[in-house]
Amino acid sequence: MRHSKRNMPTIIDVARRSGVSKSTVGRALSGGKNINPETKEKILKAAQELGYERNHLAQSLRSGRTGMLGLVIPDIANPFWAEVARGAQDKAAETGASLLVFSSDWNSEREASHLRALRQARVDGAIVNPVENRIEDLNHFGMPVVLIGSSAERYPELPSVGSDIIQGIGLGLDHLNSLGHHRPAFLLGPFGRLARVKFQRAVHDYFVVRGMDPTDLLIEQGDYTVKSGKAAMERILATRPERPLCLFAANDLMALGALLAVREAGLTCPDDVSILGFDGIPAGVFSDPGLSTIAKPARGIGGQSMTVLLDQLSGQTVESRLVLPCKLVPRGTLRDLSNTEPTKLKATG
Amino acid sequence: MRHSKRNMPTIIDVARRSGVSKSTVGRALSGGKNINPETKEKILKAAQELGYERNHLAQSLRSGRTGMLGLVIPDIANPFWAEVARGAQDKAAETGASLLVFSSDWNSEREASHLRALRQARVDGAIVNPVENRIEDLNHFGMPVVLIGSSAERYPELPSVGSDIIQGIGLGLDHLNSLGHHRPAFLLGPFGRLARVKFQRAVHDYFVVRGMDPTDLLIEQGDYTVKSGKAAMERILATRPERPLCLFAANDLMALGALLAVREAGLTCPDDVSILGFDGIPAGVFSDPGLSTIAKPARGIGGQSMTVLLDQLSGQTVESRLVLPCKLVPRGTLRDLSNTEPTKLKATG
DNA sequence: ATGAAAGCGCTAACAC
DNA sequence: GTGTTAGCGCTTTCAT
Repeated sequence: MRHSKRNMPTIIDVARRSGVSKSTVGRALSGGKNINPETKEKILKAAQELGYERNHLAQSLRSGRTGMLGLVIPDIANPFWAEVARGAQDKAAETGASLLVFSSDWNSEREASHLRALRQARVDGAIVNPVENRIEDLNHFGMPVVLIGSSAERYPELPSVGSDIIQGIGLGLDHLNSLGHHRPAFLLGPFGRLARVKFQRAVHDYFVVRGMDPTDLLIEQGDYTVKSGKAAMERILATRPERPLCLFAANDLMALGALLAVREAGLTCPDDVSILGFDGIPAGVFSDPGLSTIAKPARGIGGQSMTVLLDQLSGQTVESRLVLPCKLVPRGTLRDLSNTEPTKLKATG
Repeated sequence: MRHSKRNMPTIIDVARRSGVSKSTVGRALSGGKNINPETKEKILKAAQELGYERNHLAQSLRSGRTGMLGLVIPDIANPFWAEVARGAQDKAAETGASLLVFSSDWNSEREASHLRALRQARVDGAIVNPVENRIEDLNHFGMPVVLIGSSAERYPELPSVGSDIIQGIGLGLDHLNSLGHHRPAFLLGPFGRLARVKFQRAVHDYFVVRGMDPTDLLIEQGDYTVKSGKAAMERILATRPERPLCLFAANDLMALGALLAVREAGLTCPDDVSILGFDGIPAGVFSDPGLSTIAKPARGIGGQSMTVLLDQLSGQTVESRLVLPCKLVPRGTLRDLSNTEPTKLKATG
């Protein structure tokens, strides 16, 4: 039975075919009570035969809930965000909800336009990673919302889910210390961005708390791309003659870029320079050596934020901020200096 | 002005505030003709002040078009498919349409459930990469659809967009030949899958057309994962003593896995074994050496399929099948044997 | 247990 | 140019 989309059967057709009224069909289809099992079966059969498919629009218009949720992230083609999206999507699917995904490209205009689209679609709620450098105050998104990512701090009254980058940085620094890298160089994101400020402050605090000198650390800047990471490492290599060297990058893409630069300079990782990344993207396995990194729980962030959103929608009071722990993923880019004289190279890896 | 989602202003509110009727407001908002510029401005102002936001549900219910489109792909967290999604999303955004993205995980039940959701949401159309091993005949999706990927062949009457893998394979084989790799080993996907059959046939035809012997080629099998690629290479290494060796993998993930195996076996790529991938995923840059591969136009597939879908929706007759060319991306995993004695190793890379 | 009627917010005819 | 009148397909009272 082929029907053009414009003439899909409605409950009225089902009602006619099963000889009952509209409302009875409605009852049968919503699986409610107050219905004779026989009538119900008859109706279901008729619906089946007609190829009836519930019109979600009408249902939503009447009931006020669409069963649609929104997700606004910077870039769906970015492996980290793709994982987040997947986590959110899976959780949404569990409850039968559909997810509208938008990429903002870190652009506040695009973000605003996507939020408007979500509002017009009357989604029940949304998860958004807010663009950092926006002008207007978007404290009211016009719908229930859960924030993800570091800029969630800007909206303290809204529920949010993120990774514990302070803990992650601690994990990284502890690990580096244990391997004998006490004063790594840092490769951070663009100046002024909240994520960078947080990273830098966490490092500073780590040093202070441990009675180490937090000043004069080597800090380079990138923009989270492979290219910028490579460029930064080239700069470091050109100005810092001491070997071995160690770099702690604020994301994996830059770390991988740095690794590329090391290779091109004719040096070896981890013998000459050690590199630690941050994110845990899958591509970290493929480099040679594999990238040691601090992994953020990407899929977990997506899943948990969806859980929080759904809880919020079902009227539960939700914890305002959820912070998920990062995990150390040691692979091959870190050299162990701990039982080696500074001047000698270790014999074995 | 904060309003709970349930009490958002409607055109009636706007009408009241601007002292006109419902329909006039409708006209003003739809930017149509037949409206006094002054009235229009007055209405727009009122809408603005009220924080009015058009209810897409009602609009869609009435007009029969939702402005929503669907995309069903195997896995949004897979870099290749994420690129496809991005391409489709960008193109959709250009026309103001929203995209519902679903991951089927190559599972026909999940696919069916997603298609049902799309039908119920009354999306105007969908782009789908159909799961291969399904039982039922889904020749009618219940909505305008554009197919992507190799299994599109099963539905010859439906429009489709894909990459020209035959041309891509030719590109790869030409390149390998030019480098002196005349009989590479092949690492293909699971037996029985259409993609594999096509690949194998393309290779066979390539050999036959050039008067080369297409029989007794070494063919290994994987399931498109890194792990399976690694295992396959381990098998090859264990059974085939001759070096140098060359492998042409049906996707990049398996190629990268094979590279891992080569490294673990204490061999060197490309000196001992050459590897050519297929897909063009970003992670190919990070391996050492960088993965030489045949790149599929992922984003282009997404964008073009969306274009075809939109054309179809606007009533244009569309070309039934669009095949986009692949591109050779030479990086470092292929050794040049062309001017080298088979028994000697080249001195320089 | 079932039916009738009244909308949800909008657009599309048709009047004026 | 503007207002009136019907619905789109469903859920929700409220009767019966």
